[in-house]
Amino acid sequence: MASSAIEEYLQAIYTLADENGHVVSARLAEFLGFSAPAVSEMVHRLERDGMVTLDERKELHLTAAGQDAANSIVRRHRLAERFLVEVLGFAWWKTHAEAERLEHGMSPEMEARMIAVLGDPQTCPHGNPMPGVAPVPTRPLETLAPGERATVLRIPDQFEHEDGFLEYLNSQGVKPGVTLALVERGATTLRVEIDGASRSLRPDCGQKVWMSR
Amino acid sequence: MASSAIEEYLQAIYTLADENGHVVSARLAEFLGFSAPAVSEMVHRLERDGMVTLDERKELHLTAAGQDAANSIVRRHRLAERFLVEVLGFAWWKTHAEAERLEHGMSPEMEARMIAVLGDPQTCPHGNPMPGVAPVPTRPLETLAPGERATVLRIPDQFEHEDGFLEYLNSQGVKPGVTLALVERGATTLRVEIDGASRSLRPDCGQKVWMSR
DNA sequence: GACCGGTGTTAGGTGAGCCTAACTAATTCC
DNA sequence: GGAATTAGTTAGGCTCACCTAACACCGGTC
Repeated sequence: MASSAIEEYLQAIYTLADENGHVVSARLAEFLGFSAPAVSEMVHRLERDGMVTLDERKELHLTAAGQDAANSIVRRHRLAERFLVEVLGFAWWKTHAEAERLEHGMSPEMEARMIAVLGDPQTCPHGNPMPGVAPVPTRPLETLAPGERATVLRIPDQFEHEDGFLEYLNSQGVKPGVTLALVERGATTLRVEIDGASRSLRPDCGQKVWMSR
Repeated sequence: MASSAIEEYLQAIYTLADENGHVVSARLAEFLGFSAPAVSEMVHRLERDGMVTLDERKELHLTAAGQDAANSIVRRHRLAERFLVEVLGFAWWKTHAEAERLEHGMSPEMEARMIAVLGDPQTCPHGNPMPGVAPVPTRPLETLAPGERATVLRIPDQFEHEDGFLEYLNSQGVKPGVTLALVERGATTLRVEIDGASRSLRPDCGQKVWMSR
């Protein structure tokens, strides 16, 4: 039985590895908002418990057991989010914190029953695939050519984590399933057209919103 | 924000007070399975934080704030149980441990949405009323006259807590909503008749299963 | 009046999981 | 090649929530 804290670390390692390739303690500390020594200590506990290994460059790698545990917690998180939206009617951008707390209390039986009730969903409400499911091909919004149209498919977990980011996207009409066109991409501005209306987005959205290709 | 541990204590105080009237630290220690010093320490923390008061006989009483917090956690527990049975299809006797973990992660918004989706349920699947709801009149099974029929209405939370008890009841065909007749009540035996079949129950069921009156 | 069961507290200890301050070690930058 | 940046660790400390052992008290009862 992994503690909530351990599950939180494994989830973070999964998320960072998923989008950045390699994971190092400093990124983990940044992502989780903990001090470097706290993370260092926990990483060594995880290593002692056979969940991760450290290579000569101090990069973290999940062991088979670690990967299983990480898959499990990430799956529970995404199922919980899906459940919150589809069964309880939560707004799509409001589920992260709630799911973050629920996921730790879900037994394997509950997980199995949720999968059945939700019809074996392949992604969370933000488009992130369940562990083991091949992601659909995507590209960052900023790689669209001016005038090109595409559909919002995914906002990676990593950015979901940023306070208020999903709510901001929602306020600008950007959410999974919406089709938009890139109008103009400057250094400080990102203009898109959604449903015939022109919208200005924060420039960081260029990397953080992933589109159909 | 009360910690899980604090919520667990408040829930236990609520449960014991509900069925026994007064609560003293020793009962709490017994119920929770913690040592007396651990409970003593936590009770003083709860007192310091304004959740309980201790009278001259060292009996525990919830303050207004404590009662609110206890009502909240008990309501979340019973809602979670109801949800597990009605939405996810869990067996009625299998929900306690799962709900015990889920309840701590439920926000007020989630609580409100669950109430709406479940149609404002008045009791948990074991017949215990939501906090604030007047309980329907009941009497212990052992108070039935031989030959008298009644319906199983409630198995108090206190006994739900005993490992395997609900599963045992289920295996004997005893569950909320079932109508049975008392056949014979001896010192070591308790015979009932359910659906025309005669069943022998453990004698402690006489106090632990509450019937319609 | 001495004993005894039940109750509560004191004292001291543990592990998990966080912190800051201060250090080392390796890279990168000019 | 020296300085700055980045990464990691050591040392020491904290709170929470548990533990055992030992002691204090209080209400009976013989």
